[in-house]
Amino acid sequence: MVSTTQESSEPANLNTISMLGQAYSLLGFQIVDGVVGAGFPQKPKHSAVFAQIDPNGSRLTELAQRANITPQAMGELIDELEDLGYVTRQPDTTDRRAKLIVLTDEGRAAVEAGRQTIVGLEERITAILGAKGHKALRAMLTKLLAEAQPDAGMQA
Amino acid sequence: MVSTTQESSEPANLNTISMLGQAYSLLGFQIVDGVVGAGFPQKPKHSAVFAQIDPNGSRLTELAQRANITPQAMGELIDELEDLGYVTRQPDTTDRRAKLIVLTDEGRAAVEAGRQTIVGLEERITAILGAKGHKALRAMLTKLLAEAQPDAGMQA
DNA sequence: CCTGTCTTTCAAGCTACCTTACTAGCTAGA
DNA sequence: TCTAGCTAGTAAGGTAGCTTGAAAGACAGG
Repeated sequence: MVSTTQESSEPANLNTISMLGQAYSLLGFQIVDGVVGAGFPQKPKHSAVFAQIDPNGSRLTELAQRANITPQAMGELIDELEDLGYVTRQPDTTDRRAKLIVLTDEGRAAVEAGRQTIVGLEERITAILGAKGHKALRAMLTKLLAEAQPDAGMQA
Repeated sequence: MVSTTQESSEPANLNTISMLGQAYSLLGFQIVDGVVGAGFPQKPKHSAVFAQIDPNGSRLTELAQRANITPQAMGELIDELEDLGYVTRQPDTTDRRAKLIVLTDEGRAAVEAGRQTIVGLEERITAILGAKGHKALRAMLTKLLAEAQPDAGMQA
């Protein structure tokens, strides 16, 4: 994208878009750090799986579609998560071609740790901006996401 | 990081951090699209150079440090930008080990196109959120960037 | 002038994707 | 019903974008 490296700590008076990127980068890394710090080693990209996986199990292609990557790439992610003991591949009884990717107990614990970390960070945002400020931020972001789509009539 | 793919358009009621990421992704791609659309082909990562380069020329190592990548990686970026005609390598008269990376006229035009695109997007944000809203958003992001650093006393 | 440090480049390797190609299993139409 | 075509997953190989390691040329201090 447009840089947004992790370090550098000087907020500098940048444009709004850079600031959004820096804020995301700053907080996003803290999610992974939090989960890893809680004793669940993983790579940042693994969160794409954890965020999408259904409690009852999901198919690989389904996860790939939701994460917007190819089934092959998702297959490798799943291989890694299987090695880490977070998921298993089980036969899908309704379709013998397919396998269900299901969370192990350890996997569920990792997801829960992620959820807790995010909750903690959200509370931190509230502490910094105030409850009203945080709510206003979310409202503005929602509005931006809805109305700043490239096809919604903008030209450079 | 934590996913944030470009497509998917459904805002869904996500956590604030995901929303920040999606907003950044949404707008960040529009910067590159705008510049490319203005007739200046480039890749997203090239903006890291354009954003950092000094009008009087910068050294490769200097650019690498600012972009937080290795000099080798920056060297490849510069190779590409040189092929595209946006920069040239000139000998640094004050240190014969070094070379100055300087913008060509085309490079300066590309930087200007980038600046214009960003200005346009900022205006669009203002149109969506209102001048007061946009200002409030920037203030909140500034506050977050200053106070949400990982070392500033937070634990998951 | 010799040693150590800097600037840049070459080489090799890694990661996270991709495309292409395949097998096994499902499904629908003649 | 059987066969043509689609889908789920896997395998092999390629590419982009970085990394570390090592080297050559250039500077600076003792």
